[in-house]
Amino acid sequence: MVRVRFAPSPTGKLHIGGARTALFNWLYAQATGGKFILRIEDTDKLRSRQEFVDEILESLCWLGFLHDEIYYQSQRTDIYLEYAQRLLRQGKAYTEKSPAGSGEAIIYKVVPQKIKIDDLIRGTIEFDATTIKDQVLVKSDGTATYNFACVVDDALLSITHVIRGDDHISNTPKQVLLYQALGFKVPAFAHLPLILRKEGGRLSKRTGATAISDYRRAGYLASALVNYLLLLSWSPGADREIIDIKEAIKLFDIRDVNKTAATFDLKKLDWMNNQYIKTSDSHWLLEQLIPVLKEKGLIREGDFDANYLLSLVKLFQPRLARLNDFAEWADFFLLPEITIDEAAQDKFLKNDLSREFQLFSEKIDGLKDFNVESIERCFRELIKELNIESRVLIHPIRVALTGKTVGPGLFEIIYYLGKERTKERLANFIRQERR
RNA sequence: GUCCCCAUCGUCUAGCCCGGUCUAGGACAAGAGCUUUUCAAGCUCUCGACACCGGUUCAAAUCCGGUUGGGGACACCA
Repeated sequence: MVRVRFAPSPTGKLHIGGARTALFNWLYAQATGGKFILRIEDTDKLRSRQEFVDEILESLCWLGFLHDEIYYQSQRTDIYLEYAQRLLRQGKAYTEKSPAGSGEAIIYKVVPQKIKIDDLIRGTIEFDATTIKDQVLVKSDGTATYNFACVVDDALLSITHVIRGDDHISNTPKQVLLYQALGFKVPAFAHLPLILRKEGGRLSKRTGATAISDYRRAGYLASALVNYLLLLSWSPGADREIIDIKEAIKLFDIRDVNKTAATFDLKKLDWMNNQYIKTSDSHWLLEQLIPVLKEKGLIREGDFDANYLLSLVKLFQPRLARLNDFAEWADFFLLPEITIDEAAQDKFLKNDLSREFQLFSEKIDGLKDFNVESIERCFRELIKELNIESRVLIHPIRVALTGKTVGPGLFEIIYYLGKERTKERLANFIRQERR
């Protein structure tokens, strides 16, 4: 039975790199019918915080990586101590007074030897133990170090495959030494390539808005983010990019993971997210959006037309890179007063179009069947009568109605805006004295 | 400094393991055009890579060695 683990330290939010590690562990467990274990590495009392534990748990849940078991290292201190004592008794470790003199650390004595690691992704990696310093197992404050707690836990929790970032490669020989000293079976290792920033260098907690919760808040869908992350070092082949997680589980093999570090490309994520938004159920998208719209003051609790909103979501769905952009792009449908983009006004409303707007307004008003087709028909009639090109009028009307130069088709905009609001907004640009 | 990892279009990748089917395929981005209803939507097209040097071989993106470049690790952090 395969048992893998994701072991984050709650010293920060779950970020892109961590999410990717969690993804491959979870995916491998699903693909092999194994267990996905979560271990909170909170041995650093100073930097570990409960709010980060909550945040990590919430993000993992949102991404869909549900764990089968969970452990907290802070609750397992006695276990680590017991094993450290054993190594001490066997003469494999020694104690040393801390520089501050406050306590005694337990240190493992490295025995010179060659260490071989068979990495599932990279093949054999060899190390010479003479380049490794003696390893602190228990700090003078009585808490276990990362490498020691990690080995004891992985062994005791029967972890069969340690799948983690590349940055842990140099920890691996140290850990193998400890497995051997403790008489534990050495698990299989798979070191994932790192995710790099566009500017070069690794993507980490310190390098910007990489927290999963930030992506969620910006309107990225979990499915799209997972799909994108998956593609960062694995490929389903056959030129496929959009892949359902269920299908990925069927095709996934840890051995097929790439060795090369990948650069995180937000533009491609945006494209991917749009692919998912396009094909998502509109009702579901609206459900996600309602809290956002409330927060932005675009709708009020218990005072909105869900069917109307649903139509708007459908209207914008094909062109949203981030779901939450809807709030900004569709605001003119929901606000009583619109803000006209200054550049748009200069470009399309600097000429006086009172007569044209007035005529169009009247035609709209006279429409018996008010629908997208009839609106277009009456617009086409008007430009024919005025003997002008449609673009001469179409862009100014869009700006007058929406305040923006881009958006869905004008006739759909008018239809969903309704007769009254269309007339009202056009009237704002009709100079009375000219009539 | 020491140790380790990596190397295909700007980016993500397919191909590499099992050399010939690769004048290297796809996607994102970019550029051009179409859509005369905009683009942040859609469609079409274009640009664009086997890091370098040797070796093995009839034949190398694919195998081997080196160079260069990039990355990571060297804590009583995790």
